[in-house]
Amino acid sequence: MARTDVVTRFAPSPTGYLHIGGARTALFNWLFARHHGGRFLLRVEDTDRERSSQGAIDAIFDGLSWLGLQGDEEPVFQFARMDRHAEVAQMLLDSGNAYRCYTSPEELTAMREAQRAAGQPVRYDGRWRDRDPAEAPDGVPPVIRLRAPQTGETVIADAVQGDVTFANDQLDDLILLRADGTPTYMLSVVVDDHYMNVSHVIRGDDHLVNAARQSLIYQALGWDVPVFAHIPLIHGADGAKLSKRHGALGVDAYREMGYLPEAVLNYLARLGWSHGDEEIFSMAQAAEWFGLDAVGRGASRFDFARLENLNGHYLREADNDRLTVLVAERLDIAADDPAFARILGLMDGLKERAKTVVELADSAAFLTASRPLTMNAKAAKLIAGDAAQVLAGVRDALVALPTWDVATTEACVKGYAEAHELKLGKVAQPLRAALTGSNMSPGIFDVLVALGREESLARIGDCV
RNA sequence: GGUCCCUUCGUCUAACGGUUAGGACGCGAGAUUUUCAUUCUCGAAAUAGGGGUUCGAUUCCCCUAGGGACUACCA
Repeated sequence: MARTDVVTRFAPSPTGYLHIGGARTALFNWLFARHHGGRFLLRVEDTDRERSSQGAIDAIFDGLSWLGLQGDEEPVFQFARMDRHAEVAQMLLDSGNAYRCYTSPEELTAMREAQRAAGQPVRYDGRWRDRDPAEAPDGVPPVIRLRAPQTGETVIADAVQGDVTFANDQLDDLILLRADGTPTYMLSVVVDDHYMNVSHVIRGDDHLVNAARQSLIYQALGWDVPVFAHIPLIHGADGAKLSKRHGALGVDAYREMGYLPEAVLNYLARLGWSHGDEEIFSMAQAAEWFGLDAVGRGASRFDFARLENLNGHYLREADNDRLTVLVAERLDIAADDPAFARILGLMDGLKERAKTVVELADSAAFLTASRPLTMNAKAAKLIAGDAAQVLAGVRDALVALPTWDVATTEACVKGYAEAHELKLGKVAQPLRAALTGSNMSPGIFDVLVALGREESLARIGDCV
């Protein structure tokens, strides 16, 4: 039974934040596991002690949990399994599938330069492959290399890329254990994936060649090779490698820019994968549909316009209480602040007009402003001239209202406009300016109600 | 340089030998409207180029061009 269980994993190295490409890799692994009722595991590849940091680990876990992509088990830390990796290297040594290499880094550099100069492929030449260890120079700690086959070919049956064939003479004897005894990435991934029973390795395209190398290690060990699936990388809007300038930001940056996790998830799922004409769907729905065969093979470009559109959709669908909390955080308003209730009250009208939480907060800011309002240029124009008389008249009509709701204020303002033979816009626009300090806002009667009678009348009064 | 991968509207993609090459974002026009949005309708917009295979190629093969990955005692 254990043989057929689907186990996927996301294995980031904690040398930075969780960038958008990593998030998508995690998502695809998660989706695949969910689709098959399997498990999705997390493994922190922290064997590079120099570059790994706790801050990065925290950032990655934060990003994952914001997206709701938690692992199904406690995360595994690769560094803690070093002994196991070393054991396996010893096994390989014992079985003759690995050997000690005493070439110094300087010699290696010289070798590569010579190869490059001669126009030859650059790779380890196997100089210690068959040499007697008795010839080992004194005081040089050896690395352990895999004795890889030098002829034949290695084919990776990739679930996304199809069969990819590598000639074995293109793959040199990779290092398993460094001179200081620590395992390299190649060794630890294989060992950990094996012991974690990972059935499907879904990762970035940049690992395709590694798959061939790792496959050689599996073979030397006599272990089953997992199914590989190398998904194309995400490029920037200009088609070049994703850089910070165009989207290779941490997922926390997307939260900061006001995107909702469900929008980011939907966007990412649809980038490089599709299910017919489906564009907007939940992750539960995506999990039902997801399959590696529908993952595209070409790199895709990151498109902020599309993300923004999706975000607008999810914003409109989002719960008002939730959005109000998000806006209040950005506006630095406490839950017992009167402005909090105003924002919540106007949220229906507000969220319909925003693409991001940042815009939402901006558009809600007038609800928290203190009088007298500062007008933007267009609003100032709207209340100039004879608009003051109109505002004074509307205020007088409004003051007389027995109740204060959308229906009564609307009837009142429209009645005033008709009585004075004014187009509604002639009344509503100055009113909007007086109330919000802007020429754009949600429906003016909704604004009146959200602000409340007292504040509304006071704001109008400031302009007459 | 070597090895490997990729190539349908501007972008994300559908069409797994036979379609007027479909959808979505964005863009343009219009409708609705108290502003801005939302919503609705309509429109422009693509098979990188060249050879084959085939009755028939977006689809299969080859070449070219362009893009990308890898080429560490990093992961």
